[in-house]
Parts: sequence; C-alpha cells; structure tokens
Amino acid sequence: MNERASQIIDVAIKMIREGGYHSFSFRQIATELGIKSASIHYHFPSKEDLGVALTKHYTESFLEHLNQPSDRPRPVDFYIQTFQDSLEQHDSACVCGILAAEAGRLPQSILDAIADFSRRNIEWLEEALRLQCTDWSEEKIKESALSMFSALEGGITFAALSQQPSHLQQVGDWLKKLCA
Amino acid sequence: MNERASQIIDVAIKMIREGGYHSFSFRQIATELGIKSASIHYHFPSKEDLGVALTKHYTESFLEHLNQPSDRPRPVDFYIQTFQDSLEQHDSACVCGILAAEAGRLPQSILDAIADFSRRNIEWLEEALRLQCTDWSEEKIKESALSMFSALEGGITFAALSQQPSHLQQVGDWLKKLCA
DNA sequence: AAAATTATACCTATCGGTAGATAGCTTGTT
DNA sequence: AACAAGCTATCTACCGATAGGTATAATTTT
Repeated sequence: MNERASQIIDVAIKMIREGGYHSFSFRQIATELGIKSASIHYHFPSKEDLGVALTKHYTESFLEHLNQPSDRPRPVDFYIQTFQDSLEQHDSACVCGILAAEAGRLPQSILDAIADFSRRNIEWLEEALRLQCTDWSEEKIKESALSMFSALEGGITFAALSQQPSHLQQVGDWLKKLCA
Repeated sequence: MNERASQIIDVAIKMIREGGYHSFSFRQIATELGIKSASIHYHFPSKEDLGVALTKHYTESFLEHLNQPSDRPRPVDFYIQTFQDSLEQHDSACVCGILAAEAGRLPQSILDAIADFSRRNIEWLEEALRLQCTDWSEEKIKESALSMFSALEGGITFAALSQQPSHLQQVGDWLKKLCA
C-alpha cells in the first residue's frame, strides 16, 4: 500500500464517520487531497474496492491497537476504554457500526469485511473475559462477549448522535460492574 | 395525515430499512406507489420534512405497541421481545438505529426526532425496570435502562447485518438473566 | 553508457444516470 | 369558485466510471 492509497483511505474513513458510505465521493476525497477524482480510480478501481480496503484497514488498525488480551492487566476494561477513546478522538460512532447500519445497500464484499470485524472483536472479548472473569462458564463468556460488543456499538452510536460521551461512559461503567 | 401521506411514509420506512436515509428517493417511492415524484413534494415539501414525519411516526408506533410498562407482567422481557419480533418481521435493524448511524449527514431536525426516540425508549425501560427489579437502586435502574437499550440497538444492527437472528437472541437472553 | 521500453501517477474531458426541487397545468370534489 | 391531488417538463447539481493523454521515474535492452 503506497502513500497516496493510504491517504485516500484515511480521508474516506473520516468522511464515513461524518455520514456513512454514501456520504463520501471520489470527488470530495480528490478535492481534499488536491488531485482529481479519476486518479482515485487508479488506486481503487471502484468504490466497492475502496470500501473493502478501508474496512479491512480499519479492522487491522483496531485489532492492532487492542493487541493480545493477555498483554493487558484488565483486558475487558481496556476494551471498553478503547471505545470511549475512539468517541472522544473522532466524535463519531464506530466505522463498522456505521457501515453495518447501511447493510441493505452495501456490496456483499463489504458486508463480509464488516462481519469479519465483529467476529474478531467478539473473539478478542471472549479471550479477555476468560482471563478477567476466571470463574465464568464458557457459555456465559460467549454470550457476554457478543452482548458487550453489541452494547458498546449501540452505545457509541447513540452517544455520537446526541453528542453525549456520558451515554457511552454509563454503558462502560455498567459493563465493568458486571465483570467486577 | 391522509391516506397517501401515510403510504409515502410506509414506503420510505421500508426503504430506510433496506439502506438508510440516503437510500430512498422521491422517484423510487413514487414508482412504488404508481404516482410521480413531484406529487410527493405536495405532501412533504422537502426530503427533510418527510424524514422528520417518518421518524416521529415510527416513534409513536413503537411506543404505542409497547403500551404502558405497568400493563405487562414482565415489561423488560416484553421490551426485549419487541426487538426480536421486529428483526424477524422486517429482517432489518431499528429504523432509528439506522438513522443514528448516519447522524453526520442528517438535518438537525431529524437528529432531534431520533434523540426523542431514544430518550422515550430509555424512559420506558427505566419504568419497566422499576416494576420488574424492585430491589434495584434508582442509579442502577437508570444506568441499566440506557445500557440495555444500547445493547439491543447494537445487537439488532449486527444481527441484521449477518442475517443471524440468534445474535440478537443471545443478547436478549443475556439481558433477561441480568434482571432475573 | 545510451537508448528504448515500461510502469507509475496523475491529468482533461466526458459519459449516462440519478438526485431533490420547482413552475405551471389538469383534473375531480366540494 | 376554491381547493386538493395529481400531472408534465425541466432545472441544477452531483454521482461513479471510463477513455485517452502526459510527464516522470525506473527498468531493460542494445
């Protein structure tokens, strides 16, 4: 991935944060980068290609930041903090949560990439719960990982909507108490 | 609200379910109803007007269906069931959840209507928790209502994305156990 | 080393399509 | 006569995508 392709992805992600997949255009990205829209087609032949690339890139960055659950003292708390930091930093919901809400109008290849994001996040949380809540059953761990992920995705979406980080903060506090 | 305006709202909501606010057009709605797009402007001068009307209508329907928490034997369980029924019936996420994810590109008037939906849902859940979990503190009730709403919104979004109702089912089961 | 070739990264110009919106006309009902 | 509810026709703006051209840098051939 060269420098320009990377810039294009960064700008596209920023625009998705502001209004979803259908809110960014090749023209807008090009203008922001000082090039022409046709040049973006050189790096990403179609909008679908860019969408897939950007979703995969976002997933990798997200998981890279999380690192291994075993490297964190309280991995579940760290996971929750990651959502809160993301809201604070970007003042928006999760990119994959935004895309997921547009599911019906997205190409299958992008849906697959989003599903991969959620699957890997839930797997990470499962491992985190195994480490942090050692007395929980495997069934409880699986159900909790999926539910906590859902709560954080829903929480960050509505917190961003109403511009109230405290909304997500409360969800986070509530989740932490559950595995205290 | 006359018959035609009501039909327009119904079709618009159906299309939002399939891909969000920017996925429906006056032309598509008109085609489906066998009229011309200009005629929709007669009932709703602008797309923003239609968006606000549809969000308010959705909110009223939703709360009307919920009725008063005190009329239900286990109101929290009933609330959870409502999300599961909605997913099953429409094979999509919550209309306001979908709209919330597009926040950055929606007119403020629509954002306000969505925020009203979430506020009233959370208030309903608070009352439900007061009735169903009589030994909980008021603080725990408030935090739980907000978090449960978030979990269901996130849950239904990702369940719809991956076409797996079991995803939402697991979230629901998990929530029910928490106030058993 | 010099010349020829190829690849990279952009460009201009344009395509067909769709968006929301408007002006002004025609019905049908009251 | 007045109004509601539709119509045709058209506007400007933007969309993703493509064709074909250009300048530069890297690579290969001679």
